Amino acid sequence: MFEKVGDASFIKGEHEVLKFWEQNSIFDKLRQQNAGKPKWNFLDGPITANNPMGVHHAWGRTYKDAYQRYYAMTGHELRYQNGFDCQGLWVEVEVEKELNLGSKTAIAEYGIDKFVDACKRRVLKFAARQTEQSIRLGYWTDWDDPDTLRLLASKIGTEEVVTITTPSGKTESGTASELVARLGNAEWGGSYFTFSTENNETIWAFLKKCFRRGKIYRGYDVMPWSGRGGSAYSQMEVADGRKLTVHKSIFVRFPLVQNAASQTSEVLKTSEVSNANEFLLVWTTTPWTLTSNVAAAVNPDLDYVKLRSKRDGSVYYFAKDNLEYPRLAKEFKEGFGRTEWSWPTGVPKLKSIAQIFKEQGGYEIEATLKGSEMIGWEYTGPFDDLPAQSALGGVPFDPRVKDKCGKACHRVVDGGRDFKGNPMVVAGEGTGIVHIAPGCGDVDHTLGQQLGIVGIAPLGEDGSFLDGFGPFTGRNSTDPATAEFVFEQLKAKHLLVNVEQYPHIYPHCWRTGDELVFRLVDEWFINMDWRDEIKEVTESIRWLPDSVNGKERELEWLTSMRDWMISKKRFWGLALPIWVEEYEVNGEKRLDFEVMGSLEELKSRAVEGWEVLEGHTPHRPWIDAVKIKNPKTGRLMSRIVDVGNPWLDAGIVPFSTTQFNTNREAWQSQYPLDLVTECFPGQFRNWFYSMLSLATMMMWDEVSGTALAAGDSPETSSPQPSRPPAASALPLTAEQKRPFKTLLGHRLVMNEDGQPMHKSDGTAIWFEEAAEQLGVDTMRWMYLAHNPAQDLRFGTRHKDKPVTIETPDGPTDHTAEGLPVCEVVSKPADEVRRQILIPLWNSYSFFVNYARLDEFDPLAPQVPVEERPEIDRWILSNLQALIATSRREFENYNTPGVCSAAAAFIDDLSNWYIRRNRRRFWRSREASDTDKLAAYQTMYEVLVTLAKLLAPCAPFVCERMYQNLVVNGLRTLERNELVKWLGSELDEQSNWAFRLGFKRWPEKWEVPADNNSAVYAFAKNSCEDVPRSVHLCRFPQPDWRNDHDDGDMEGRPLDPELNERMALAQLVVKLGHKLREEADLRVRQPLAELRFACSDPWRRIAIERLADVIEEELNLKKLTSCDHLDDLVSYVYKPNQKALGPKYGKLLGAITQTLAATDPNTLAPLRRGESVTLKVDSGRTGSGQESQPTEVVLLPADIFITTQQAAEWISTDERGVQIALSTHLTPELLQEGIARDFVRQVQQLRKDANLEIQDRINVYYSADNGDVTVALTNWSEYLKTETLANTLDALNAIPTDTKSVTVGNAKVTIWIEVAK
RNA sequence: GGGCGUAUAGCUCAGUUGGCUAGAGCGCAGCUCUGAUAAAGCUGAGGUCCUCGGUUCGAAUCCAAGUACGCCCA
Repeated sequence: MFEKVGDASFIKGEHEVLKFWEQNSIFDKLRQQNAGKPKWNFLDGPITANNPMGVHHAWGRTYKDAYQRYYAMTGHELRYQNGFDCQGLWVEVEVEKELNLGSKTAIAEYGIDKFVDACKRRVLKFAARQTEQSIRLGYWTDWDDPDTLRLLASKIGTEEVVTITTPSGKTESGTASELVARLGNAEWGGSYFTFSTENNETIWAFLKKCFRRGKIYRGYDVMPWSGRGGSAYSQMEVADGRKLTVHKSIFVRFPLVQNAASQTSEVLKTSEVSNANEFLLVWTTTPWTLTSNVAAAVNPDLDYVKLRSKRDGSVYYFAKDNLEYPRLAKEFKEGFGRTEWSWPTGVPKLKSIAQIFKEQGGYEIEATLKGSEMIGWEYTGPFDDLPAQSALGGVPFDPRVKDKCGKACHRVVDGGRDFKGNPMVVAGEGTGIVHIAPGCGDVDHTLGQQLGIVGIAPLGEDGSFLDGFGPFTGRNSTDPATAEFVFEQLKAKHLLVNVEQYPHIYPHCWRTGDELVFRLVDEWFINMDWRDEIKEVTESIRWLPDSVNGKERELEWLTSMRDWMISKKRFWGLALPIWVEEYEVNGEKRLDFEVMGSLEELKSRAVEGWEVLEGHTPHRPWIDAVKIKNPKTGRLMSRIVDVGNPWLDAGIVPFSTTQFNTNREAWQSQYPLDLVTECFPGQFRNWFYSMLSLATMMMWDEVSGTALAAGDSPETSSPQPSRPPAASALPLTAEQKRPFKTLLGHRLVMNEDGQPMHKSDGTAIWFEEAAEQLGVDTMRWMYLAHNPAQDLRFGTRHKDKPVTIETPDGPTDHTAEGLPVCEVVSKPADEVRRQILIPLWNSYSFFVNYARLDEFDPLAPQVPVEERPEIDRWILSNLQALIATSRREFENYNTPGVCSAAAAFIDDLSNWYIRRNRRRFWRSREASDTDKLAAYQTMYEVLVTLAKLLAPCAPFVCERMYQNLVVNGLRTLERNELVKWLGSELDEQSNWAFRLGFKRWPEKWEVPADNNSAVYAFAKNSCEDVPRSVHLCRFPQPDWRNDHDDGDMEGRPLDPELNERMALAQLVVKLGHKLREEADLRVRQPLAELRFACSDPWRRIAIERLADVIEEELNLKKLTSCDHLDDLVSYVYKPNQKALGPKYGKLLGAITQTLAATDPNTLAPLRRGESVTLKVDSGRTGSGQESQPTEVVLLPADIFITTQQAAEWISTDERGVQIALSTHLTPELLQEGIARDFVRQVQQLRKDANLEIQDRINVYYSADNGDVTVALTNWSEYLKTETLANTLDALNAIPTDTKSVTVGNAKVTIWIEVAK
């Protein structure tokens, strides 16, 4: 029998459910149940195991869990693997902080091995933490035991042998390092870790393929560089660290070499030319780069001016449009595009160039010329005295330009165009003459390469000037004092024109916050000239949601991206498997390198150092010891010290986690994966990009027939039989290469105002803060119902309001990291709870609490659906629609569709079905009351089905409903009976059978000698398999009578007509409520009659059939169907444009006018379904003559009829239904209204007294109003029945502490006592 | 500068192939109901559908231009 249902207590309930799942191994049972079924493969994007989860992580994880639960309930075998991202700078940064190491040298001194072990420890620690958080969210996957992870973390770096039990149940021993390197392998189960040897080695295989295709190269490029981090940043990382910064920018002048101008410019030849004192005007925000200036670029098509300063007669050249250009005028007013990027206070508005020269004594424009005329002019650089400017071949030496030096290259050059064809030099900011330092900027570097001029790279690894830069040597490039020093020098040389404060968005190191500089570096790259192959793969993937245009965004990135920099000069990460030897032959530098594709290959090639690596993971520092022999020279090759870009780690997982290297058949059954879902901003150039690239390359030399068959039938997810190699192996199609079939992206979690939440300012909400205050079912629903294409405005963390939360381990006011737990307010969560979860719970509790009283038996024979009342069939029909919608939307990966349909259903259930049927549940028990039984059975089916339908979305509350409705509900024996019969207490298994009322008969039980016992008979007769958890149930199927695979297809099909009829009834009720409102007539006051008219005969009959529903809901004595309401109302006729437009075209305007002017009586036949002919004057024709009136035949369908006025009665209309409500109140009606008021007040008193719903009472009242007394006397029997009163008496002796209440228009004092 | 996207009620957003009086939730105001009580329902106020053209009998919807904002790229 059901247990009584009290308050929802959602959060407490969630903890109970978690315990239930764990104690009963429900997840394991689900996996067993689905083993061998068709596969559905989800691929988890690895979460960085570096910090605890916030609410922003929970969105994606809710998707991941909900879709996996859905596919499990629809009978699929799933991979169930979570992933942790483990390697890379993110972790290093935090470990550096933990260990208080400030720099790369400090780490080297500390010991790379110890440092790497510390990184592993941190990853394991937070993997354990995130695992626990995910479990709290209800995320079901093959989790490692968090305690095992913590044990491994504590033993990392020791030689101690540790024994662990893997998630799959195996017992394994080894050092922590050995075990950790194998985490997540297919035999052990559990989450994958990107630091695993398998993951790293699979990347090696990828890089080997790149190498075989000749795509790996060492390049010199100017990259953003962090001086403190000692590392270059890739294009991807830079975008994450942009900040608004104020730099000192300067206008500086480069003296032109005498006669240079007049030599080339046609314009200047003919004008009065002064050969002295002519300058290029140049502007820069990075003054330190002037030391390394080599050239000055112009746009040949742009107009330039020759300006003479009146102060000293100097002449300046710069772009004409820049003279008056309002520099950063928009930014001054509106900021730089983000709220935190408003114009910095204290920074003055920028001056235009004209203004600068005016302030310096005025100017005049002497001539205008094209940029093309300036190309080739020679100038003198600002720091030509530095030795570096005279170094042949530049700095560092480049043999291709060994005869040139920096200062010999100083010329005006064409800035050229970018890859899209846009000019690199444009008017606007600056001067239209761009200072080019090929060693200090990426554009400069590219241009320098094109022009064949030398480069001067001034900075060392720490961001300071190298030798050869005179007084600059040793100075740090980002130090403001260095800029000041540049200004001093320029001033002394009379080259400084103006210094100003210049705010702009500048890249910063996202970890230290330091400014990045552009530095010439040698890094390793993958040549991405095979981007078209990746694009094809991209095209073959389904990108959701549609509105985000993910495919286009990815393709755009693939078009514009540059070669992929994969190296980083750091410690913790993938050891790039590149071995090199650098040497000189005849003074020429040579670089030989090889890429190892596996550890096995490395071992076979290793000539020394293998013993150092043995027993360790292939990480620094151990792998650095291994040397191989260079076959060309016979000398040793060493590994480059760089570690890999972490996106390689995440990009390889479609292969490394699917046994690509170890078990091709297992891999084939999973590839391509069905779904990937991740928060998308940024991932188009990160994870999505890396997966697409790596998959394309991995599949490059695979062939169909031998390689895979999965792509052959992309629509099915069943395992493919392995096939013999095809006779003719074909190259793979993009569809076969793609790593996954569908990608579902979602946007970001924001605060209440739509602004990002930051850890640093205390606005970021930690997962448990939200979970234990809002409830995770609530959060999950909020995530699942939200449009993934839009940011989710989660709510606000009040950092000044600490709170204490309940956890399974007791109350706490801080997180595991020691941060205070603060109040979290979330409007959308409150809305979900109020609109979805509470109505659902209330519906459930209403049902259970009455079903208990009536001892409703779910196993009682079903009242045939056809025999149930219309309203029962209506809600069941709606349920069918909901089942179909839910399945469709889950399979479209559109949970908002599921949630909105479910929300509408729950609203119908609670605000229509239950409200309309309450009285059926209240009736006293009678065995023959099949109507009541039908109500119970209907609601039981609705609630059980709902629990299953919503189980993927709100797994906790659905489990609680299911446990009570199904598990408890089917239990028909009392526990003590069973204990008596067994003669012992119940063990776990028999306890379960007991809860099922013996629905599952355990084999091991011995049949008692007295097998005639009633208990045994019952158990034997009802041997049926009832799943133990809602999550072990099949997802409901439409039109199936029940949930079992018994082939019973007898349907309960959707009845759209019934749904339409009920919608009409709801419409009439809504209109009736509106009229009552207008006439100020409360619903408790019965009214005599409601009349309605409707020209559509079907709808008229529909309303008639539901008259009882409408009468009861609106408290009416009579509902009358009428042909027309002519004597009560008047009508307005409006054209149906959709019908008339196509028929009459231009005449429509005239018809509308004519219709408005026509006597309504003429149009009356339309209401009877007849047509009417109108003469319509179509106005003037083109020739200006009066046209002949046109005869227009109007059909009823051409016209909308609405009600306008009411006489005596009140009336309204909507969607072609007109109603009129009688407002006339007879004494009888008034009396009944008084009686209903009285009942209501008594019920309130019952509630105030906390009476049980079945308690009987005595009622007393005192009224000095005659009408009330008469009414109560006349209605006394009714009153007693309604309030379960034995007596109803008028008394004058009013007890104290009673209040008088309003009944009708009178004041009455009522009090009650419990009947003896 | 280029590409993509967005612009509808105070706020957050729907609005399907052009067609009825442009909708929902929240908020606000009022009312009702309560034998579901952490309830619930109803009604109301509130809109130049960013602007200006064009196509059409008819445009929030399609086309063009512009404005503003967002994202990406440079």
